[in-house]
Amino acid sequence: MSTQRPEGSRSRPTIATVAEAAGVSIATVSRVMSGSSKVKQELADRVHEAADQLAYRPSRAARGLALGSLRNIGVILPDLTNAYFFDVVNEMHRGAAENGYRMLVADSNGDPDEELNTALDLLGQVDGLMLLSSRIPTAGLKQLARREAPAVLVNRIELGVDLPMVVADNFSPMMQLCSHLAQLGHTRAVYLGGSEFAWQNRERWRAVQSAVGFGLQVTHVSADGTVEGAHAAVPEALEHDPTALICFNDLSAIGAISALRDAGLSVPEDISVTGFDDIVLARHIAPALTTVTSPKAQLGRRAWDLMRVMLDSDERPDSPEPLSAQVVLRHSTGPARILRG
Amino acid sequence: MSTQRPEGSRSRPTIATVAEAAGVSIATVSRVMSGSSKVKQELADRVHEAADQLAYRPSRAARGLALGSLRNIGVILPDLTNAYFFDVVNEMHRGAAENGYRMLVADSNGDPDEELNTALDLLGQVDGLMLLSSRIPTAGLKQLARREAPAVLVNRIELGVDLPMVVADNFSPMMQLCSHLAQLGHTRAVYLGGSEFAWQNRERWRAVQSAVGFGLQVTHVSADGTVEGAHAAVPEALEHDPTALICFNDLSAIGAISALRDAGLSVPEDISVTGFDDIVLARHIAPALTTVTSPKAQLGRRAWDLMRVMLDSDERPDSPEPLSAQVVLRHSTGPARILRG
DNA sequence: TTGTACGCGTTATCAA
DNA sequence: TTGATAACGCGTACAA
Repeated sequence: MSTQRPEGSRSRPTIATVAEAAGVSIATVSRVMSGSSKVKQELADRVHEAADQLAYRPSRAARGLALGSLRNIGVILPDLTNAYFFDVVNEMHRGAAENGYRMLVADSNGDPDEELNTALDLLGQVDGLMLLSSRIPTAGLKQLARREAPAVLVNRIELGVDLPMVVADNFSPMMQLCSHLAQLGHTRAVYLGGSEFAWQNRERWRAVQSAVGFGLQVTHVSADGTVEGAHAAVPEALEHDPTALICFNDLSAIGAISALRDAGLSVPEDISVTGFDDIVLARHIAPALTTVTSPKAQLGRRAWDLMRVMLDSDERPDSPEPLSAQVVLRHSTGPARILRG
Repeated sequence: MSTQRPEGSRSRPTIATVAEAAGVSIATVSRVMSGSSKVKQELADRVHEAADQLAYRPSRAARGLALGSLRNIGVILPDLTNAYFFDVVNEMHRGAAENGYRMLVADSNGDPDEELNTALDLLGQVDGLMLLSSRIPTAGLKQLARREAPAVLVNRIELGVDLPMVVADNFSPMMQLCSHLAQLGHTRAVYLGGSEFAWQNRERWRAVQSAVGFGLQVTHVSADGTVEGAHAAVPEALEHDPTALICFNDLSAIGAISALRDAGLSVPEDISVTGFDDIVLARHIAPALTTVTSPKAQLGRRAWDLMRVMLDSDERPDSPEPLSAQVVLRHSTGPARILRG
C-alpha cells in the first residue's frame, strides 16, 4: 500500500513539468488550462492528457502573484454555529462562485480585537472583506475603509464610515413583537441582550425601550447571544419578576427556555419568550418560537452585489435601504400570567 | 523608477515601498517582518514605522510562492450548521494556529461529487487536507491519497486507503443505546438514518442491526442527518409502528421530535427518541436528548497531531485506536408504551 | 549586520 | 497559433 508516484518528479508538478511532458511551451499549457486563447486541438489534447496524467493543479500562489489577486473574498462573522449566518453566507457564496471568487470564512468568536486582527490579516490574501455583524470599533472600521480592498458591512450601520452597509430593519419588527406582548397583557419584561458590541443588539434594545409606549416596562439583562450564555443569564433575569423574556435572538431564546424549565417555569403558561432571526430550529423546538424572520438570503445577495460593484469598478456604491423583516407568531408567547409574588 | 502610478499610492504597498520609505533594503524589511534574523534596533524601528504608516501587509501569494507553501490547511465537511463539526474543527484550529497554519473550511453539502471537486480544487492552495465525515467514494480517496499533499480522514475508516484515519467508536455506544431501549421494554424501533454515504451511518446502522440480540427489532428508514430531513422522514417511520426512534444524530432527533409532536405523539410517553453526538442543543431542548457524547475535541486534536507529523516528516503515520464515546441518558427515552392498534 | 540578486509558478506581452 | 521572456512580491543564499 505504499504510494507509487509517477516516475521522476518527487514534488508537485508545475506548469513546466506538464509542458515538457506534452512537448509544448509553458505558455501553451497556461493557455490551455485557462481556456482563454485559441490553441490547436491536438496540442490542447496533449496538454490535457499530460496534466491529468501528472495530476497537475496550478499553484494558486503563483497565479495570485501573476494576476495580482487570489480571487478570494474574506468573510468574518462572530459565530459560525449560529445557523442564521450560514444562510446569509450561503447566498453570498452563490454569488461569489458565479463570479469565480472563493470565500474564506473566519469566526471571530465575537471578540472585537480578534476580529480586527483577522480582518487585517485576511487583507493579505483577499480581494474584499465581508463583515457580518461586526464588533469592530468605529475607529477600526475607518481604518479598514481607508484600505484599498473593498469591504461591506452586513448587519450594522455605522455613520461616518465610508463603507457600504446592508441591514434588515431591526427596529420595527422588534416594536411589533413588543406590541404583541403588550396586547397579551404583559407589562413587565426583561430584554435578554446579545453582545454589547453588536449593532443589532443596540437596535433591538432601542426598539424594546420605546415599548413603554405600549405600557410594557422592560429591563435589560446582559448575555451574549449564545444558547449557554442566555441559559446562564436567566436567574438574573428572573429577579425582575418578568412575565415575558424578550431575547436577542433565537439561540438565546432556546437557552432561556431551557433555563426557565430548570426553574420549574413553563413557556408560555408561566412566562412568554420571544426570539429573533427565525433560524431553522425555531419552528422545531417546543414550544415553537415566536420570532422575526430576517431576510437572510436577501441580505447575502445584496451584500454580494455591493461587493461586486466595488470589485469591478473601484468605487463605493451607496448603501441600499434596510430590508424589512416580519414577525412570526408561534407558541412561545401567550397571555400574561398574574405576577408571582 | 518610482512613480508609474497616477495620483498617489492607490494600490497596495509592497515590500519595496516600505524599504524605500524606511531607507533600507527589501531584505531588511523582510527580516524585520518575519522577525527571524537579527536587525539593528534602529533600523527595525524605522521599518515598523514605515510599515504601519503605509498599512503594509505582505502578500500571501508572493510569500506562498517564495516559501513553496501558503501554510493553509483545507477542511472539508458535509454540514457547517451542525455544531458537532464546529467543536471538532475548533480544536484542529487551535493546533493549526499554534503551528502557524490557517484553515480554509469548506462545506460540501454532503454531496460526494462536490466534495471531491472542492478537495481537488483546494489542493492548489493548501498543504494538507482534513476530510471530516467524508462522502468521497473509495476510488476518489485513493486518488487523493496518491497526491503529494497529506490528508487525514476523520470519522471514517476505509480499508485499503493509504491515509491516516481518526474515529470515535460508533458501534458500542450505539449498542448500549439499543440495550437501554430494550431494557425499557422496547421491541419495535425504527432507525432514522443519516447520509447513505457516511461511514458513521453505516457503523451505527450495523450496531443497531445487531440489537436483535436484545430482542429489539429495528427497521431502516432513510433520511439525511438534518433537522428538516428527519422531520420529513417521520411519517414513513411511523408506518412501522415503532415505540422508539433511533436517530442518526442529534439534529435528526430534534427534527424527528418536532414531527412526532405534529403527529400528536409525545416523547417519551408515546415514543422514545435517541440522538447521537451530544451537541450543545441536546441538553437544552425539551425533552433533553438521550444521546452519545462523542469526544469531539479529542478527535480534532488527534487529527491535527497526525497532520502535523505528515507535514513535518513526509511520512504516513499509523492510525490510532478509535476513541471511546459514552451514552448519556436524558429524558427523550422512557418505558415502551403498548403498541397502538 | 545589511544589501544584491536570484528563484518560486503563473500570466501577459511580444516576436516569430 | 506558438514560444521566449518579463513581470508579480517575497524569502534567502551569498557577498560585502
